[in-house]
Amino acid sequence: MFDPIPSHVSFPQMEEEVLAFWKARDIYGESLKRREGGPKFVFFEGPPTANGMPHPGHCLTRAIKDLFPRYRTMRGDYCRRKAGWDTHGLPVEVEVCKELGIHAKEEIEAYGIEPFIQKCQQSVWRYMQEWEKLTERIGFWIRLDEAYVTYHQSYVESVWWSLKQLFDKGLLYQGHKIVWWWAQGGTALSAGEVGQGYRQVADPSVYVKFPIVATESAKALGIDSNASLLVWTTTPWTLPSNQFAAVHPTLDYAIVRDEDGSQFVLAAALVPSIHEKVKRELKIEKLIKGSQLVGVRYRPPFDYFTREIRNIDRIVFPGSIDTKVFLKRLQDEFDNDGTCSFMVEFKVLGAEFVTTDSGTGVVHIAPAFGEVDYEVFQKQEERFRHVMGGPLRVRPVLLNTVNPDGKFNEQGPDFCVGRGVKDCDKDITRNLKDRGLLFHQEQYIHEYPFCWRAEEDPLIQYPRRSWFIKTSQFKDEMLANNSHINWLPEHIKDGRFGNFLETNVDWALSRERFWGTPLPIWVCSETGQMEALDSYEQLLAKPGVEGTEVWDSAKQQNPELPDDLKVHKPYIDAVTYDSPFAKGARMQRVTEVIDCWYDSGAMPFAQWGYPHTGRDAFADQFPADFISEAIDQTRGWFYSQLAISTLLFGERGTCDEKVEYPHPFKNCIVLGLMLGEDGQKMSKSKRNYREPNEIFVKYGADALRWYFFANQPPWTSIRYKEQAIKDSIPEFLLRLWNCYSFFVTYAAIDGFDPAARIGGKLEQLSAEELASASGYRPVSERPEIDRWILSELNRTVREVVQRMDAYDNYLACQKLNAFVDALSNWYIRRCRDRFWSDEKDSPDKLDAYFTLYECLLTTTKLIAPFVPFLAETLWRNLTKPLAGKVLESVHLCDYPAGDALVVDDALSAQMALLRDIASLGRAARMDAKLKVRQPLARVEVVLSETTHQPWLEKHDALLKEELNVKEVRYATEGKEYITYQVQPNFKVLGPLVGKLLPKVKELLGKANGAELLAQLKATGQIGLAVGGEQVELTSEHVQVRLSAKPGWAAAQGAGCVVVLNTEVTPALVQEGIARDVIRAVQDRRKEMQCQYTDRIHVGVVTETAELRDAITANLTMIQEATLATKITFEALAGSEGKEVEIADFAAKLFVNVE
RNA sequence: UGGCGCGUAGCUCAGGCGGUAAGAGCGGCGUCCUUAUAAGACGCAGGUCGCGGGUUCAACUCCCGCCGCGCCGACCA
Repeated sequence: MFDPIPSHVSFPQMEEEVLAFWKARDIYGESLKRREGGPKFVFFEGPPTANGMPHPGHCLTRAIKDLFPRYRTMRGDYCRRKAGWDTHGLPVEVEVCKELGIHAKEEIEAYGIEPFIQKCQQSVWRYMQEWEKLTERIGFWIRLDEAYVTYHQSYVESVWWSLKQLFDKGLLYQGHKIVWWWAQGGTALSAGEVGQGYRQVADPSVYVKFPIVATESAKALGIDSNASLLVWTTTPWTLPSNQFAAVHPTLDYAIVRDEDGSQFVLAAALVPSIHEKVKRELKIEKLIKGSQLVGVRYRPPFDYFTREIRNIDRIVFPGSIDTKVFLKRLQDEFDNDGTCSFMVEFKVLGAEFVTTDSGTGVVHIAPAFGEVDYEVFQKQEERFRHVMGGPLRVRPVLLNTVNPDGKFNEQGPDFCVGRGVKDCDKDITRNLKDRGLLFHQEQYIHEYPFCWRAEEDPLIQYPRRSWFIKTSQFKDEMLANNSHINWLPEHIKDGRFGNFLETNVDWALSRERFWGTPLPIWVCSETGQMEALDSYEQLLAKPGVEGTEVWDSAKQQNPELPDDLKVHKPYIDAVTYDSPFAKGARMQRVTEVIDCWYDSGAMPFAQWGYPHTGRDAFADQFPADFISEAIDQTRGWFYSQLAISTLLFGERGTCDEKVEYPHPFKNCIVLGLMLGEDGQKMSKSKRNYREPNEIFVKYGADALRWYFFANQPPWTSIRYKEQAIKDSIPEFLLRLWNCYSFFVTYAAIDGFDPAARIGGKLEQLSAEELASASGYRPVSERPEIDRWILSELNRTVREVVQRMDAYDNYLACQKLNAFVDALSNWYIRRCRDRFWSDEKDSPDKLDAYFTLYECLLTTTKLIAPFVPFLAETLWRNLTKPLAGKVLESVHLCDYPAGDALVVDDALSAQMALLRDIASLGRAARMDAKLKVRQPLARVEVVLSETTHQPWLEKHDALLKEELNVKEVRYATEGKEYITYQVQPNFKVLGPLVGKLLPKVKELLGKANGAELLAQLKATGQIGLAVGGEQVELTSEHVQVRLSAKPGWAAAQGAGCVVVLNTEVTPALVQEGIARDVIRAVQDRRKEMQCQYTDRIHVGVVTETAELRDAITANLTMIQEATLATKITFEALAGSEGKEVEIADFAAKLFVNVE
């Protein structure tokens, strides 16, 4: 038989037992084995970094990542789940630096790269155990023992392979990137670090004249020979590196005359504010569009850079020479090896980013020191490439007067050379003033980033050479690919993610760091020519390989070193080989490692070591059907995967394998951000959240999972509140548990034993299998309430499957919740006496058992993906009598499919109405202050819509019991206590009568509702004269609203009114008292912890004859309800009497167990 | 400063192709019910559906503007 249910259930303890069972029987492995050969469902694990403690946000991702694979597996799919760990990158290095108490790059180099990366490798696994524990404890089934690891050799080589594909196709190239540079520390900082260092400072704000070159076209615009562009900047130190001036093409610009006769060009909208600043008359002479200024040339404020370039005048100011001629002449000038460099001329460009919020509307562009500026420069590069019509043989030189140490170089102004840039601001300003180029100067207060470690060091934007992937060339493919992905929520597709793709720039891949996948590019020491390699083996096979001994000796010294390290810095850097490009030259690896986001984005193939190994696995497991991460991964893993996949496997991809869109994933749930108790970001220092472990110990993983799944759509930001997690226990888990407990308790009492009744072939105790049981009657032959709950069950199955197929766990949970509520609060409550009845094997009782049993079994399967622990516990015990014959775990079962034939929509509607009436009846009683215990003679029910009335009339018994009344009467005419209000059916009538609607409403409201209804009933329509028009309304055009007239104990609902007959006869009063006696005795039984089957003797000692009479009059009823074999009015020996109050009468109650 | 999202009850959040009594859960208060229930039922209080404008017979819902919050970015030339 079933195990008895403990009076108090501890979910955490129960879960531990389930975990032990899963482990002992390898249920996860078994669940996979059962689905081998089934349809594939591919899941990708976005690799977490295990070098920090897991927090509640990780619980959510891990829970949702478990839910859908579990569900699909039960639905019959074969879903491999390979774990993975992200192990490279700055976070790891920073952790190790913290541990070593160092910070700067040189310090790492001083410490030694070799010991440093060894530490990195070890640090990666520091919290591994915590992660694995969490993963297991929350019930996330994933193959941890088969996890891919991004630093493993096979993984690294797979990444190398992909990079080689890109390199060989020219998609991986070297270029410049503007980074936030800590000059004193000689390193770039990450965005996170930069964000920490913002401080408010006062910087100089200078308005500088850029004299315009008097060309013909400038004259044509009305610009004098002594005119200047008026340019604003807050970083005077960047002026020596000025290369362009930018204007907005569609803005109005003014040519103004200053009081001293000089002429300026600035944005028309800013003339007043400049006038305010200088208090001089600026007379607008002409308005032109920004686009007209494009191409105008100017003299830069400093020209020290020109020293390096010969004949600068010809280049800088080529006059009206045709561009092609100009370029030809350039080539003549510089051509030696077929390439040449030259200066891009100082001229005005059009740019959309120019605004008139501040400054002058003419923007100083120093491409070396600003990202936007640099983009302008790159566009110029593109333009020249276009002009030349071939490969880039002529390239603009990037002007940079500053060295990486933050000091001016020889190209800078004399008085600045060798000095820190920020220190020179003042002198530069003075120099401009001396040369008459300063128009105005003031202070500007703004936020500026400083080094978060050396707070006195301002950061500067600085160009560094680095490696890029030409993702921007694949923008359209990426967008097309994206359009096929099913994003949840939908708006991610064209919103955040789509926008991000639209503004795609080339992926800055390389990092001048240590612990990462080494960039697999080797450079010829002689020619600078490069080649990419795709494996260590390929490297070793190169002619004249040297340097492998560095690794060998390290390994010899420390045999513990994982072999995977040999493909890392510094070992890999030591390996060189003969150059195929120049005799006697050597090939040496570039020094950079790559962005760790590339690692994770390569995971769809790299997890298998593809293509060196795992070709079949990759072919089988690509693309993914489902992935999920939080929204912060939009530009992270979501992007890196899509970009890499599109570049490699897309239509224009570098690989032979072409995959149809979308790839690499088809469905993606983007989770919201998890917030702390206070709605703020979770923060360890604020302690505004509970540790996951605490939650597991107190409430269990199921409580947490259900809270995640059932309380909100997963993409909303979730508040991680302890109370809310706790609440999911009574709200769902415990309610279901109580239903289950009820069943088991009574099954034990009645000896309902499925093992004794069911034979034949069994597996998962589906409805079909149950049907073979002795005493099992077809659903159609069972009482209506059984048919109803089974209808609800099968409807729930259908809806849950629909929702889950659409990745909508939230609604699925709501449906499950509603079903369990119906089971608990209506089915079991209404059926209790069927389970109590003495006729053990009566068909009715067996029907009840089989019905409830099926409901519980099916529900258990339905909830299994959501709350796998509770489901397993229920399943194990509900199938215990059949152990060995049925599947030992619910997670091996098929997900219920539901039986459409059992769904009875009409019955559902009818029962809903009945429950509604019962609810209204109770409300009416409340209103009239009549306890439910007090029987009443009659209720009257008036329905506005009578379709279901005949059905309801057949179900009086239910209502009578629920409302404790002797009679239920459905009134057809309720005029005494009801008023009828006829209203337009707005939705129907609106489109028909339009503007007349308010008048129709008014007329109907004024009229006598009952009469209108009578008219409608008699003639089928209501005629109204509205605004001179005759409108005929049929029953479809109106809706009837009922309301109880005052003075009646009544309650009104949507479609009905329930009226109580409040007259209480002496017999009813006596029965009410008797019911109270029962309640008192039952209370006492519970206090005495009687068994449900214990027979008792009862003594009621009271001075009130009324009470005694009531008991005498209802003796049998009391005896039956309380299992009392004897009731007397005397004290009973052997027990203490208890003072009680029964229906306002004092009494002493004695109860003895027989 | 841009993009995206959000703003509905004390709290956490649903809902809506525009239709005229605005929903749930929790919390509070009150009443009732109980031989499954650390439960459950019923009720009460609590809402200018962020603000302003527009479209419409009808707007919480659609459109525009604004304000506030959050996230992701950018920028301070």
